[in-house]
Amino acid sequence: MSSPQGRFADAAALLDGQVLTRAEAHGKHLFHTFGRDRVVHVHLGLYGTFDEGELPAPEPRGLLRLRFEGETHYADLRGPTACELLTRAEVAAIRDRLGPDPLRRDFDPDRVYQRISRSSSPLATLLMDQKVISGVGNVYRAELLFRHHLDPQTSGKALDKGTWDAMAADLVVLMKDGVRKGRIDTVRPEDDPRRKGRPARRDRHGGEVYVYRRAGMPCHVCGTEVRTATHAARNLFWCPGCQQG
DNA sequence: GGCTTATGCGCAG
DNA sequence: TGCGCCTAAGCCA
Repeated sequence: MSSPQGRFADAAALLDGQVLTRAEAHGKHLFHTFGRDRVVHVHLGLYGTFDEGELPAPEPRGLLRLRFEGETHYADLRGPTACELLTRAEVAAIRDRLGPDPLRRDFDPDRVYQRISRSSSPLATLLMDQKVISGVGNVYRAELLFRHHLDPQTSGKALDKGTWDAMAADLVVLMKDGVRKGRIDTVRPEDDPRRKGRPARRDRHGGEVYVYRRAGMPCHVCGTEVRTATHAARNLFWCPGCQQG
């Protein structure tokens, strides 16, 4: 580990040359343990990225916040919202306020359902609330609601347990697939537009999706124009034809 | 080169 | 509810 700069420089002297002993993710929060118990908390936010490559690593250029070096490869962190050295108590405080994470072995869909079913907030809000469930972002929110035919404005209270169980299982599969492939694909093979002679949509989010960022384009399933609206300061996308549940 | 946009989220008011 | 953080890519001129 080397090279924190700017407002992330505080931890540099304590960490430079230390060995990474553990790396863990809870939702969108990353925890890197160095040595016995020095934990660096990283949150990528909107812009953060890790750029990986084979050694030798290039000379640090621009605002490089953190560099990991292994035997053969390096990873450079740029643009994170958070990159800070935390105490155990601070790490615990962050994790205590995070809901279950579908990518973790301890994922507990029933705990998520308890919160959803008590709330009159729309599902679009609840799925983005990291206290309710962690790790689901704007893409998975839009795509999950589509795949389960749910109007994003549906109240949490109106969601039945059976539907949630199917959604939770679906999330686990979709998110694990996303980790494996490094991109988000949510379109079932039978709905794939390439099979129907329409051009596939692929952008730097990588994958094939039903509604995310497809406003004004025809739904892959019913042809209705995909709609968009600003919901709690984030872009929400849905198909009014397919999502009436 | 400038402008717009974006997978998130904490904070002020 | 709106702003600020902070970076890269895509688009336009």
